[in-house]
Amino acid sequence: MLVVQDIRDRKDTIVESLKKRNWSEEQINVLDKVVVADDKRRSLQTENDHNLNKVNTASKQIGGLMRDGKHDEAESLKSSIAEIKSEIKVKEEEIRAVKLEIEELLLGIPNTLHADVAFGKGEEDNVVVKDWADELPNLGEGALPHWELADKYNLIDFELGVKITGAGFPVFRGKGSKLCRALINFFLEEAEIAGYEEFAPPLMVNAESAKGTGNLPDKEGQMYHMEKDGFYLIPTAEVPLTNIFRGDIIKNEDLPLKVTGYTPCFRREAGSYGSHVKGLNRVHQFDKIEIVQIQTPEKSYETQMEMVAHVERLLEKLELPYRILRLCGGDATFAAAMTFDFEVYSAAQKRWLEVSSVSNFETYQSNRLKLRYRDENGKTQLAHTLNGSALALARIVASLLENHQTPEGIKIPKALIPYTRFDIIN
RNA sequence: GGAAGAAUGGCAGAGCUGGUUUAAUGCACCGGUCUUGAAAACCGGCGUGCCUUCACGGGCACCGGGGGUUCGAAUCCCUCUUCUUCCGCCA
Repeated sequence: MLVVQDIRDRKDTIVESLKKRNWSEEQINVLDKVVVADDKRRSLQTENDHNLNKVNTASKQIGGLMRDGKHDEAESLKSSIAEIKSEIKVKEEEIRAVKLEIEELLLGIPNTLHADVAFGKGEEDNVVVKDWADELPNLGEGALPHWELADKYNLIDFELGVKITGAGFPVFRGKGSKLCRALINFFLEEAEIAGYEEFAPPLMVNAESAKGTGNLPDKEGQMYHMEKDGFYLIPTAEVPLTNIFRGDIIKNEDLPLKVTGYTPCFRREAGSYGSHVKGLNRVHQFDKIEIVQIQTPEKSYETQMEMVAHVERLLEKLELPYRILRLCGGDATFAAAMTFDFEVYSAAQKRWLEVSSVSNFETYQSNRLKLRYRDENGKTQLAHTLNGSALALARIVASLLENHQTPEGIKIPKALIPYTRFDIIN
């Protein structure tokens, strides 16, 4: 959520950003509406504080008069502030209403994009910041997509998932299941080496947490909701991991905070159908290791590049052909100021699969989370939050199977063998 | 699931028969005096948010969350949440 003061201070920048997100002039007018509503809020606040001060002063006087036994004077003072009291009641209701109005307007405004983010309509305009330097692998005619490989080697049973739960809930078995377990351990240990503290958070969160990271109300339809208890199944570990710090004021010297965690992720994926969701390309439940950092505004972009480098290292160790994109305005996530997407080339499907997304949210999440730090002058400031997948299992499994298939079987990359304790699936 | 008790500023801990408490006191922390330096001692500072002011400053709100009673609530009432203890049930 944007900070109202920012809209006052750097409106031009925000307008520019909204244009990058292809907002119309009319939509951009919401900024003025916010400022108008906030002006109203301020004047109401001033008037109300003034009234409260009168009542407070009178109450103290009444206390004194009562002690002195001057009951008549006390009574007349009481009746003299009755009118102010009812005025306070009205004003407080108005303040409540205008605050709600401001929040609703703000919730509809996406984060302000970093100046380096390009204009663009959609996916096709994303900027490739690092392309795969070598020739893309060509596996020839016999190459199989991962769902056929999964079937051939008895790694994943999609039908069984349908029986137990429904479509989009694959069941891993045998070496398929072991491969998942190995990847989880590999990713967690790599994160630990990179200085992240590991957490095993709850898989359900309350509404307050979902709101903190911006999943509510923006993406309500994407989450599974337990109505009876008011909980949401997490769509990513980002939600519980970032909410660890909700409401905190962190000491400057403790930054950056680096946390990681493995969790299953649950997504309703309402409205996605067709061939591009086949196999593991898009599922309702998948495993993911997330990395999260809390950082100062001065260093957050440096940190984002560090996280990008971490993900790169993982993909290199898994020996997968990848490229890095900087999302353009038209494709950028609502809450992010800048996002890098990682895509792995699937030689069998002959397409790029998104496997990671590393975002800097600047203060967009921390404003809702009330996550602050104390700067070198002792002043509290909103911290910057960042997160990235490192990495998401289902699609990594898909690309591992497809890219490392040979006539003899699927070769396990060297870095992973200590975790799988087998070097080939055949 | 039932019963009782509790929730106060970074921590500990008063206040809880409603009005000089503007939340005492201690510890921690920061600055200063003293000291070659440090410790000790002493002095001062020490929460968050909002409104207002060019500024100095002033005002308002916050004692787990929400609501109520009252001229006035940390203090009384209702409600929710969490914790502790006990009982029941159960991996």
